[in-house]
Amino acid sequence: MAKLQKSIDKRNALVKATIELVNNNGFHATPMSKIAKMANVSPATIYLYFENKQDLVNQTYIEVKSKYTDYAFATYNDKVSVEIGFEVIWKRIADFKLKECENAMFLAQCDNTPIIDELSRQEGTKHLQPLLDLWRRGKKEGIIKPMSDYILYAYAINPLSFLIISQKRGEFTLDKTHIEEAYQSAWNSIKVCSR
Amino acid sequence: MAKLQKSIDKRNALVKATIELVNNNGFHATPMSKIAKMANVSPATIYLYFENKQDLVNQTYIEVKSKYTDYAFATYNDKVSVEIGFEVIWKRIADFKLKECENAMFLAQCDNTPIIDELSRQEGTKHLQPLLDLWRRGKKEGIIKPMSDYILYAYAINPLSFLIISQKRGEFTLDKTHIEEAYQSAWNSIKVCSR
Amino acid sequence: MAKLQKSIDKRNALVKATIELVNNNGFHATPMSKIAKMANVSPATIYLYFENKQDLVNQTYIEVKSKYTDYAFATYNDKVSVEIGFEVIWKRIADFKLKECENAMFLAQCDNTPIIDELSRQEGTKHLQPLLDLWRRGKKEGIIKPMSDYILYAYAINPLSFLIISQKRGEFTLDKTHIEEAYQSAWNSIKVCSR
Amino acid sequence: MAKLQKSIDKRNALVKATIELVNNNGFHATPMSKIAKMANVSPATIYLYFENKQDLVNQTYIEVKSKYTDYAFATYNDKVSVEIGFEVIWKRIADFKLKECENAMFLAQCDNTPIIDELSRQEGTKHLQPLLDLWRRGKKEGIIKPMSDYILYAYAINPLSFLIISQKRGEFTLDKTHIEEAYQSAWNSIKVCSR
DNA sequence: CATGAATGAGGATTCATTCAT
DNA sequence: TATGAATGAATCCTCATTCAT
Repeated sequence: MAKLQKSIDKRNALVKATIELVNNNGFHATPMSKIAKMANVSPATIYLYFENKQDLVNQTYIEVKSKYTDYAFATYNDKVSVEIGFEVIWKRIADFKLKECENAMFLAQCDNTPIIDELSRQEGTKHLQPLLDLWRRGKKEGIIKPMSDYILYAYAINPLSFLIISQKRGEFTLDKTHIEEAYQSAWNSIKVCSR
Repeated sequence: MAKLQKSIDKRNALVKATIELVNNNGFHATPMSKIAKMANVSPATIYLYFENKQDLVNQTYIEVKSKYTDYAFATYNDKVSVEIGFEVIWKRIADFKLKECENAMFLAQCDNTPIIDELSRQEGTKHLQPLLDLWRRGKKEGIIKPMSDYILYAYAINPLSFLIISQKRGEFTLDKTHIEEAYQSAWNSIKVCSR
Repeated sequence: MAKLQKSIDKRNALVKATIELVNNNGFHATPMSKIAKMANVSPATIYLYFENKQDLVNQTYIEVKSKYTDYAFATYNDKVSVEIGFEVIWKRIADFKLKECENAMFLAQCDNTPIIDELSRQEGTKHLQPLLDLWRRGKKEGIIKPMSDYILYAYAINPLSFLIISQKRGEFTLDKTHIEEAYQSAWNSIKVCSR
Repeated sequence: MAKLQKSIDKRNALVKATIELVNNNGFHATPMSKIAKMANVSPATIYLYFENKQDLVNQTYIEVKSKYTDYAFATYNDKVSVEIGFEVIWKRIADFKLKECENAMFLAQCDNTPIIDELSRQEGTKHLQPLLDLWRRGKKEGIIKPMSDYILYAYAINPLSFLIISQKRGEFTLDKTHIEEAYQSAWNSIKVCSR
């Protein structure tokens, strides 16, 4: 309760402010001073928690990516069938992107932009392993097309980012039905077409 | 043949420099002075062709988007069947993204980022109409799933952006086989599953 | 006359302001903004002429050191006897330090402080060669004590810096008589004592 | 034996750290935080021992200057002849500058720079009295030239600072022989030339 | 007495933009 | 038209100093 340590609350507030401001204004147009103001700290305080602006964004990215993968796999266990497993993970991811819209937007922006250090990006990608394992199993069992993981991700997972961004822009609203449609599209794009 | 007062070459050089620099460094980290240097003009000269930095990026976006849609529909005619029509357009888009990698990357970055004015974004989207028309027809004919155009785009077209970016990062290389696989995934994700 | 080039006047004003402010306030306590103000330019303008603060000080040092050595050797020719040669040079140096008091002070501060890059310091020292040559001749002829040039400089030349600083502090005033006394001390400290 | 409330050890550590850091990096480039770190205390602790940064440097200066003069006159008694007296003091000073190189460097930097308050500088100079007294006696006896004490100091004592700095820079190494040569130069520069 | 956290004020530097030529 | 020089307004970041514990 006492304030003897660097407060994790302040760190969290900074990360949150970074996400919100970068989402709304872009990395350019997000000065440290604004981040500080939104987090209710002095600009100088940021540097107690982060080395510099780059570090702040890198760490924010890693943290959000980690939250994302944690959420994605929280209810998954690898004993279930490939199809069920995929559906479980996919729906969790969709859920995350809907409920944690700000986080999802932030990841989308970072992943399509050279604002994150190569190293941090790799760090963020590590935790996707369970999905890749599932796909490996699916390929072996002849259920999932024997394609590169990049193509699988591009079609099965990434489209959600596009939809989230479109929704944030107000062009479109994602509802339950859309999610179900999207899931079918995702699954159809990667499953082996039975004959 | 007559020499225009403002040299189109200089304008083009500026647009090209903008694309290259924004691709490699991000919008932040792309100062006007660097753009000028890369285009071999004085910083002041930029302002003869563009109102300000925002205008430069907006116009660059519109121009590239226009080049993209022109290329996409160049060989398409709406008399062909929906499936053929989709394949023609899809393959042209894939072709563009592969051959005009820099342009494609630039669009991907702009589309996932708040660096383009809302107005310019809409302007850029207009020319996608033939594809939307094709999808309308496809839905009417029961060939394409009756889903929002946003979902169709998310699954049929957008995944290519992810793949191009991954390729640019050197994580992955797109070859002919991948393109064919991707096409199948795209089509499977939007076509009505016959039984 | 036209203002097409980077104006040498502005550069000179910046160098002059740097000298004056560093003399009066020290390198710490001399912000770029003050230098700019004193030179009647915008802070940003400094960076058209110098890479950064360090470069500004380095170049200022080299320039002043160069003025110093140029002045020192302007009336010297190496055909005269060692004693006469030394007197000519010494008196010119004394003259410089008296007349160009600000410059002399600046050198003294730089030479006793780690504010100048090693490289620039070496660059500044190069032009002292004629004096070192004279001493070499003097040693060969048995007129000057066979000591390290550092010791010779410490006793023959460097004391003037101390006197200039004391004068600037108002503790002491250097007049013609003092200069003559100082010269005698300088010469006595390095000449071979006849018996 | 009684434990003082404020630990003299901490104070000493702070003074020592100040000297070392100012010597190596200059007064600019010596933040309080670095001083604290090198002294193994918290930045806040500095303010228990010193009013502010200026006070820390002032006190450090006075302390070092005092150590210097104490050492200089420790073996001197004013009953000996002027020449012997001078030699005794000079050699002690040389000894100090060689053995307490860091301290000597610090003084040199302070004495050529506006980083010390006028008042503290005067305070530091006070204790030089025995040397000035010796010189007064020497002048009266016709052994030392009837020159200003500033000139005497400039030629007899100050050159050692130049040599120490040169040595610290690695340009030159002071050994026993050099010291003896320097002493002769010092003495020759201030003694009345007998004929 | 001692401290780690916190900060306001300020410093170096950059940059979009303008101006004189 | 074209430009190099110039700049005010930010921006990132540092630092001497204070405060709550």
